[in-house]
Amino acid sequence: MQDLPLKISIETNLYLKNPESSDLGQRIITNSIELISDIGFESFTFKKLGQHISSNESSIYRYFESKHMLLLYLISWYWSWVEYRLAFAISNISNPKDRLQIALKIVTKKVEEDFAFTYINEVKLFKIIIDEGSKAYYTKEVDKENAMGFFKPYKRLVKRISDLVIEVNPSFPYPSMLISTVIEGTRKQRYFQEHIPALSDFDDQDDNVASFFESLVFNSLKP
Amino acid sequence: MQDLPLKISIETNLYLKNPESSDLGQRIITNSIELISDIGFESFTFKKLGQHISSNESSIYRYFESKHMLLLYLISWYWSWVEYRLAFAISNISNPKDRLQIALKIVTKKVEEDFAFTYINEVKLFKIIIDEGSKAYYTKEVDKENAMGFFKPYKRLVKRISDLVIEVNPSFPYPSMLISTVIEGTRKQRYFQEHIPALSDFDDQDDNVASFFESLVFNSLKP
DNA sequence: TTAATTTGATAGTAATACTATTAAATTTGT
DNA sequence: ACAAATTTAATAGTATTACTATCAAATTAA
Repeated sequence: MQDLPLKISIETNLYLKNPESSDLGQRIITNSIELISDIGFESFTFKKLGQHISSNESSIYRYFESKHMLLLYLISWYWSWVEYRLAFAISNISNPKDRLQIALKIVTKKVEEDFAFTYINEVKLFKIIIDEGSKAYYTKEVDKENAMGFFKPYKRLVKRISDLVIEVNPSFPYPSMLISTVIEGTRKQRYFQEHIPALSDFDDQDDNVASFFESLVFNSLKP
Repeated sequence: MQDLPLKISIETNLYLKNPESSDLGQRIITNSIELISDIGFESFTFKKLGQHISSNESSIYRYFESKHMLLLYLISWYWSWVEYRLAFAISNISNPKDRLQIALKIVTKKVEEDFAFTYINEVKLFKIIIDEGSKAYYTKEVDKENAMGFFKPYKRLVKRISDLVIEVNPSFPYPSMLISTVIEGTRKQRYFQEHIPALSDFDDQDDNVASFFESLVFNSLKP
């Protein structure tokens, strides 16, 4: 995919200084994705990132208050990007089932292609979403951070797809529960298939996660 | 529920010295559950626990190598306890659908009653499972720890219920994926309903999580 | 009742997650 | 082109964490 003249806009409270606004800021984003996907979020520190980009710890702190805020930034970017791809993919499709089916593919299929979107490697970011994504909200500050709008892109995505569920079956009582279960479940099954395979049903011939969740949804929505 | 003459046996590699074997060990378990469910796993330290039980940090380190190992111990205990309740609940029930339905209730319903099982408060432990459970395996050491058998009780539980799925529908291709999605999904929906309600469908009249997942399963298993 | 084991108290270490300060480098405005 | 403003780099420092080590005191077991 070629470079698009599109900007993903991120909640300004997530950063102290917009990383898009400078070369150093962009290097922080590019290389934090690289480093976190490589060594994991716990082992990741601003000091290591500084060494990685030949810059200084204290300079990174001028962009992000903490590594937790940086993670929230990356995750917000990811879900906003998915939301954008979703809107694009279902525009001009009118049949509700088709619309939902396309939406589900977008949230359940692996990201394997680098979309060359500015300075962000989506394949590595996808790995972060799978390995570290839940660390964004399993914290003592979750209520405060939710109130501050830090999870908005994710909630917006769930809402959008829930609306598609309702288009297919207007009387279905749990659209958000269904969709957040699908998105979270997909991430978790991918993690289990790689690390605790007994908890899933791995098939080396074929990626069965997406098809499992697709049938889960459509079986639930049958009248 | 009254005290039962039953012991939950835990993988010996999880501890340095069996906490069941001494008064101090039992106080460590009882009060770590108390303290973790109260202040959260990140804020929890062995130093604070020591103060809480008027004992010493270094003494606690003689029982558990790290707070991570202690968490694994508590989680192993929890799933072993659920497994035990499951075996009890479905014995003497022969109809496969009934068996599966009972099993699902056991893993999806809230634990609201303290079973007075020795020195463990199951209600507080349940809160830890919901709030902190996934921290057990979202680590860099997951593969090694899985190989060492640290997640066995959970895997055994998923296997048992997957077998019930197969009893109901022998041709269903994803029994483990279905059941781990249900168990993980239940935990997550309970967390979302409390902290990020937009991601779920909260109903203050009624606990809809269990019924959502029950219908999810049975709709998936229809021939 | 002595020996072995367990526990408690204290001290110490390396790493983490920052904050503060100041100088150097770069960018911007005119 | 040059001074002023801003950004970045370098260094130092702090409180906390997650431990380890040592040794004395208390408890338990032979």
